[in-house]
Amino acid sequence: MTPRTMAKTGKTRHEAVSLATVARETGVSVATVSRIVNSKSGRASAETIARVAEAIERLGYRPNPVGRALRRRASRVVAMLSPNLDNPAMAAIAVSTEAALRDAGYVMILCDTHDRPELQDDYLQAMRDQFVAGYVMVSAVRSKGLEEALGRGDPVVFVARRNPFGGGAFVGIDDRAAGADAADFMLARGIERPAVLMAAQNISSTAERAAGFIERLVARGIPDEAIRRASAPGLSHIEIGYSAAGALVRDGGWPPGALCVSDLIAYGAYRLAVESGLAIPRDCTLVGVDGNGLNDWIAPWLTSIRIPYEIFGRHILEQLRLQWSGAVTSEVHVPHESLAATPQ
Amino acid sequence: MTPRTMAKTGKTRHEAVSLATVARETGVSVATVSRIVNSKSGRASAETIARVAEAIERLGYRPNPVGRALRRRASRVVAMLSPNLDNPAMAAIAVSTEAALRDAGYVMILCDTHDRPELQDDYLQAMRDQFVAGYVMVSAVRSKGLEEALGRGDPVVFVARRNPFGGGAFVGIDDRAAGADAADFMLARGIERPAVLMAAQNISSTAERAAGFIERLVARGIPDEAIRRASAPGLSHIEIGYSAAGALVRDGGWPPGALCVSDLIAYGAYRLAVESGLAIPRDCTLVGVDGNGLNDWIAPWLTSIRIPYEIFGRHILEQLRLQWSGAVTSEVHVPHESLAATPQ
DNA sequence: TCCACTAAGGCAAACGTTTGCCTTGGTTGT
DNA sequence: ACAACCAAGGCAAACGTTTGCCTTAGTGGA
Repeated sequence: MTPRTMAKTGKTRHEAVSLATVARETGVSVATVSRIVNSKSGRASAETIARVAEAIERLGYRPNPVGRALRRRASRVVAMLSPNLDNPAMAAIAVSTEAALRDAGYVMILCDTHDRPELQDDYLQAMRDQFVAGYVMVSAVRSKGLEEALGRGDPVVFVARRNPFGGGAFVGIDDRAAGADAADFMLARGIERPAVLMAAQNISSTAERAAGFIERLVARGIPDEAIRRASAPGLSHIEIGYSAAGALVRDGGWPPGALCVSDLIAYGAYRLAVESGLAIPRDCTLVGVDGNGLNDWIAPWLTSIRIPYEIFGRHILEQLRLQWSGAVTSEVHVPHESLAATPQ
Repeated sequence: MTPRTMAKTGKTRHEAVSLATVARETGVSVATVSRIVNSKSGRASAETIARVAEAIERLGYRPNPVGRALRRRASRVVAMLSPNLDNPAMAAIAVSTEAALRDAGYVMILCDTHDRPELQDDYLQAMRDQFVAGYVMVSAVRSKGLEEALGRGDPVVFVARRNPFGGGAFVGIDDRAAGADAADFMLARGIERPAVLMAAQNISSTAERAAGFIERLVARGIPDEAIRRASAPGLSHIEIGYSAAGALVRDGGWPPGALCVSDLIAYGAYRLAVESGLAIPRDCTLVGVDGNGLNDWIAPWLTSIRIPYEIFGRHILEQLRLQWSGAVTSEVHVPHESLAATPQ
């Protein structure tokens, strides 16, 4: 019982309605149906178009994305490569991107690279084989495959962390400015000797936050050597926060305030503070960056610079569209939320 | 410059090496190369196999998944449909599943259904058109498209919430037993009149936790009418927790302890407690379910029954494999972690 | 000698689209 | 009357695989 033999057996069968089915049903060629489906101008009479449209509706025809991808060498699938989705910030980006892509008729493949270059390359390779329409690289790392993709001119949008090879489309906040805002906030609170807690890897957007923070403090008269820095290597950000805070404290006690370059780092620092019997924010003002949605509920002690991840998706989609249409890409700096109006 | 004309122009070109390229290079037919790639037994001489293998290696040939999917009507893509990835528990499931699938050579498409049946159906439809190998339905809702997919016998694994149409493969904890454990924990602490906070929608796995909780309390001599319940509709779990706790308190003050059927609900309740000047757990013992990784860091006041989401992926993959091989599916009850050894 | 069988591998159709080129009428312009 | 042109649509190749069936040659047995 091939699809052919069962083609006319009733309107309830749901198997494989293709261009050929519609063509047979309406007595035109598949080419014509295809052109109508893709609304190529002036190739068919109004009468034919109506007949075909009716059949499409009646049969429930939908273009097959696989056949289409094979022929066009391009699909409606977009790949997102992200390190650890465990990080709520990454999850927020994924959510927002997924929604924006869906509204535009795309679907998203999600790849977790664990920040490992080989895995990133494996995925880039696999996604290319799938003829994906573009790549959304969240906090991408430097890798050979990425370099090749860029060399080929594949559509790539970098998110949160800039293109390690320079240039290209970017969506993220102005990290330096966010750091500066945190500095202003500290000073407004009368905290003149704040510290900064960060990760040890310096090729990160969080490093720019720290830099912007220090820069602004210095510009406002704090001596550079008075600004204590602590960092910790590898691991997850939350553990980085814990051990960086530990290093800081061993090396001079608790500061009156500290910029934590991400909320997770602030959480780590908080745990140490609690273990040490400190009260946050009474004894030490912690400022984080991200604005994790849970903060209001279970971390009210944290002042966080909120990044509006929920609108990242829109901008990412737009940057992809620009590249699809051959336009020039740009860096989008989504405005982060100001700390000025923060209560207490 | 077609691929044909550039076929021999050097070994550094990276364009489109297909079966045809390898066949041309080795002087055999594409059919033979295909059979070698798929290691069909006894169709080629050892010498030919070696020559083809060498060419595959040298040219860097990789089977194109799109061509393959079209012909086989099956791809190496698995669709995960999940409501709100904002929920850390869902994100944890996604992470673990993605990793397991990748190790098995699959890629995961992630679809956020927002718990809306139409969106779930849209995605089921779209994924079917992509010839996905299977569906991982996290907390699926009842929908027409789901019913059809099940009717067709498509491979489906339900996660966290059972198949709304009954039967099928399931991966999750024994929610009823988890609720019972929470009850035992409360009684062990001397809390004989605990309450329970839950969502209003009853078609959920969290409802079973509540049921198991109450069941066990009753079995151990607590009168049913002494167990206070509060629920709230819609929204996110965290807001449900806040308003359910509010309803509970208005209706008889704070209980000595409460089971929150998810960690997020506990977070919501916590906020209300803090706003009311209560100390948790001193004034009220909250027991959650999930074991969110952040708890140890910023919510040490919460006792949570940990669900080992990190191993869900393995079980999900196994259930998919069973269905691919035509075997019978089963319900996998991953053991949740016991509260017995919980300190303090 | 002839038949049966096997190993090795090629041919071509099929999966569902898209698109360059062709054909067939009909209309317009000169 | 004839060229030029246009509208409408069909043909067939191509994208990259997979696979049923065929061919060819060699081998063993009766």
